[in-house]
Amino acid sequence: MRRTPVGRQTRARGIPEATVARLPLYLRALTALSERSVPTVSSEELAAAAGVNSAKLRKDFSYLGSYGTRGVGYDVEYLVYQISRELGLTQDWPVVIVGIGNLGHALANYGGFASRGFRVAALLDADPAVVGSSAAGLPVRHMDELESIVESQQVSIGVITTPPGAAQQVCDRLVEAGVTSILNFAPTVLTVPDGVDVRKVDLSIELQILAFHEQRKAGEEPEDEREEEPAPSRAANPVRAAAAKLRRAAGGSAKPEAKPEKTDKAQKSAAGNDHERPAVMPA
Amino acid sequence: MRRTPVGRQTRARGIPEATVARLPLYLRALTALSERSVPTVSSEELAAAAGVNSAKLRKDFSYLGSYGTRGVGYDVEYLVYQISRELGLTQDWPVVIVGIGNLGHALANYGGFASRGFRVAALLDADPAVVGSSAAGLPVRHMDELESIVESQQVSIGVITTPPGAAQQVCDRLVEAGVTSILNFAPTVLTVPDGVDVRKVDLSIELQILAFHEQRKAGEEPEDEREEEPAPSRAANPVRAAAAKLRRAAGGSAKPEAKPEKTDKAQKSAAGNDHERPAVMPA
DNA sequence: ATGCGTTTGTGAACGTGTGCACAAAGATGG
DNA sequence: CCATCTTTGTGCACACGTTCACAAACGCAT
Repeated sequence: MRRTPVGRQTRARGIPEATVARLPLYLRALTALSERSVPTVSSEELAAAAGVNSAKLRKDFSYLGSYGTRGVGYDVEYLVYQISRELGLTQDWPVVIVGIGNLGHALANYGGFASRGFRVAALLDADPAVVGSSAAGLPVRHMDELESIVESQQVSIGVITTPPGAAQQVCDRLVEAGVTSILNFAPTVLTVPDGVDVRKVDLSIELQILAFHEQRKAGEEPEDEREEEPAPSRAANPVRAAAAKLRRAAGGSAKPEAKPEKTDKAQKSAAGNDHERPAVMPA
Repeated sequence: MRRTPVGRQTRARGIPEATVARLPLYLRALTALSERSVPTVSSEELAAAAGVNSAKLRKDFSYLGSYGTRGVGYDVEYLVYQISRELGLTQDWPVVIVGIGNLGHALANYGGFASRGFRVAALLDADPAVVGSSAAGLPVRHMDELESIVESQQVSIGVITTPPGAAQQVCDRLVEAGVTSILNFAPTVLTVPDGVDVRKVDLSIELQILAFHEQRKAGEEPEDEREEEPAPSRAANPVRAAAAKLRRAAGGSAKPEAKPEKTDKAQKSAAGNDHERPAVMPA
């Protein structure tokens, strides 16, 4: 586990996670500027290009000891180099992709892959029907070669694009073989030992989050947002009652209503739902 | 725009964003339990299945006025329904996918798509070579049909899987047609008017974040981290000097034509005016 | 040198998210 | 009906992230 040394700061090497997640964004914007031979850029301009706010950008850069020039801005080439180095992109990162279905195929062909130090070391699949075919000019090899490939090519990053059922198994094998960073596209929660990083990309989750906001928009649209608008959840009273019954029924005992208190509770909860503060009523 | 009504709470229906992002996770775990006919589940068990901590899960549920039963846990079916409703998954969400390259193809075939209320209304592409072919049993139609499809099918969610150069343009057209939620797979910062949500999925960024941590692992491996190691920000004095030199060199000898003043002005107007990207390749 | 305009770097305030720990609420058994 | 056991719901404290706002630093002109 990670104990915070003294509460002073976990820093030392500590660039905040949120900042790390934005560095690639800055890098992309800077690379574009570099290709246009723009020599320097201000925090304001770069922030606009990266879609963030300039104060945040300056603070981010301050973490990596970045040095701009006051009154001028940042040297584009210098920053490109610094960020690349900080992100570890100055070295080569061989990557294995496991599961060459539609998505694996797409990733293998993805241009941005190779462009920044990432090199596809191998494409792997367990299906004999796929093994032997090729994608993006690379042969698809059998899972059994995983261990030898990881070892011989010093692969430390693995990408999982298998069906969800196989993901944990593949993950275990990757970890066992020595992979310590995993990018998971399968809609599964992966369990890994300490020291192994997992990041997940989940299309379904992203869509559901969009749907949530979309629904909210649709609900608020009719009138200006006062605060007492009829939220869709309001219509849930009957549903809740039904659910309470369901719960009781599922509980095993088929007795209709042993205690009036239950009904009371259901009503209270339903009524209190709108601002959900009713829970604790100190006697 | 957004004034906090009374300062009492921005809430009303305010579920924290972090919570919203976890709801799909809970939903997935609950669905799995439901399929196994598990009637109830404790916060501890469900949290483990979803890969979060139980206190967090309970707090999350408390926001949606969820009701478990103390001493028992949560009714699985009830929660599945409640979360689905909260996320807006009880209704149908037609989706258009624009850009049927490798990735668009993969998404069209993605099973998790249709499973939860999301329905592919149309596949669109601008390339005549692709239009007319089919993916996942659906015909690929031409971009020109976008507007009519969005309107006739009431599409409010669009997925962009085009090359980066076309993304903003496609985005603008989607928004213009009436789409208010966009899932962007192109490595570009999209600019949209207020009221339109954009979420991005960026493989390249994810990999770079992994590389960062991987590099750190490799760097820290030799010995445990004391805290007095030479932090880059502190040790940066020499670096700063070097950078200043570099900067000067770049301004002077390496790029003879570069006049600080002039370039500064040019770049200011350029960056200030346009948001159009001159077809830079993905980084 | 000195002063002026510009832009960085950061202290401080604020907002959001997380995790602990415990009282309250319900189930269950005697 | 009471005691006990389990598990939820949440107050509180803390960590993390964001934004503001401003002094310090720098280039440049005079």
